[in-house]
Amino acid sequence: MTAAKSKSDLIEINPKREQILQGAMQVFLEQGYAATSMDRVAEVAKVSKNTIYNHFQDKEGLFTALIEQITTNRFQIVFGSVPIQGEPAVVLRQIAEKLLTTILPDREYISFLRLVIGESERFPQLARLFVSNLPKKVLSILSEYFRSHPELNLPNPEATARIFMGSLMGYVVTQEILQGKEIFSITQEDLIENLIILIAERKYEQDFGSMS
Amino acid sequence: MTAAKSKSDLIEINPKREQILQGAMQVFLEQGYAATSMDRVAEVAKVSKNTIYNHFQDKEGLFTALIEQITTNRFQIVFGSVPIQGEPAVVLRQIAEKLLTTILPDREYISFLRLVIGESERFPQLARLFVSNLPKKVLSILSEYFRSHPELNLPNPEATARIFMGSLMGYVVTQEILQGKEIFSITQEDLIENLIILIAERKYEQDFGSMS
DNA sequence: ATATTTTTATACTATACGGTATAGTTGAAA
DNA sequence: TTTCAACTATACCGTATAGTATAAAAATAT
Repeated sequence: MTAAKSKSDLIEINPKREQILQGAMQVFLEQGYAATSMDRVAEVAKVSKNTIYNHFQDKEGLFTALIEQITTNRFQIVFGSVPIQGEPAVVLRQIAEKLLTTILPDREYISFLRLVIGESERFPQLARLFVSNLPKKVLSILSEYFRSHPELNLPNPEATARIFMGSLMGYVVTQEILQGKEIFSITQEDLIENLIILIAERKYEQDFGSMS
Repeated sequence: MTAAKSKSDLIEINPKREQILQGAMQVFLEQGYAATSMDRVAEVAKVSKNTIYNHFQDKEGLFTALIEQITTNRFQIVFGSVPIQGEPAVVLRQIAEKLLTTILPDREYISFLRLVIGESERFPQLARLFVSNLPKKVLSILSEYFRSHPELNLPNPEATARIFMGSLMGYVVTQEILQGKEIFSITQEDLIENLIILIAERKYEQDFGSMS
């Protein structure tokens, strides 16, 4: 860990480390933090336990590194490319569909969300990292878009973005995490359709007197 | 009911059992399921460990009974009385405010939500019980109300109710559970205000052609 | 080939866990 | 006063845990 090796010093990916993280992902996402044993991680990662402690300080360090990796990596996948111009109805649909069709069928990501929420008391910094990497960025994109489209007559672009974002998140939580699929019947398409109607297809009477 | 005792036969509350549940609540809500030890519960409940196993079959049984109790009890508190008639803007505001001002400041309930979500893989029936007791009921009330107010011109009352409910739930999750209070600045009032604007203060052009 | 680092297998320590057993204590009903 | 059910305190069992130690083996570099 001294003189620079031939490969890039910082971005060098350590394959053993990745192997461990891959195993850790399977176990942590399935069992949660407390119920996961390091022996089990070693077994799934096909690595000796000592090797784990060679790459990570302790269980907390492994867990933290894992969640940080998923948080930042998966965000790229979800939001690598979303075109952000055009008709409001089209743009909003694209954003919502991109989010839902990426997240909803991905059992691994659903488990990740459950884990981040479930461990948000013990690991608040991981919760904040996630919030800054997904909801906050979506919110920024939406707010900016709403602000640049005054013809939508949205008195508060940020709050409207929050409603858009929040209803998508609420949908994911109740439908996939809280096992609400059999309880609620509404489809992804209906949700998006009506979000667009509410936000982008409002036809305001142009004059209104007071507004808080 | 058979031979009636002096007290109501069914609702008879066992004080020792309640004492155990009270202690279990403190520990489970703070530590999660796996990280909670029965010794700790006994200590906090000021009860011997044998007494716990005298009233509950095992750790799972205690946890299940606890979550079931909170789910059904707290729901009464949140929705004991919500008047459901009047101006849409007024009714929607009342429902949203009732929900948010009841849940947001209640650290115990926030922890309960975190726990139900976090353990929804291991205890899916508890997740479904919660969904049926809170989001589903709110959704039913809202859908019914929207359906009975055609002047709101909502093409899909159920989806609109879902948006309303979902954005409130998303707000609770990001703001309180995921520690987003310092990251997001939007207030509860702005959220409610704009929800009402989007839903209840739409002025539609009366004719529109197709609708999915 | 030799030296060095990394990984493995295995065993180990100290602690903690869920759950049970036992023997004694309380308290109220009969 | 006797009886009986509930409760307590304590110890115990078997198992599992996070993390360390050690020595051999495998991979890597010089």
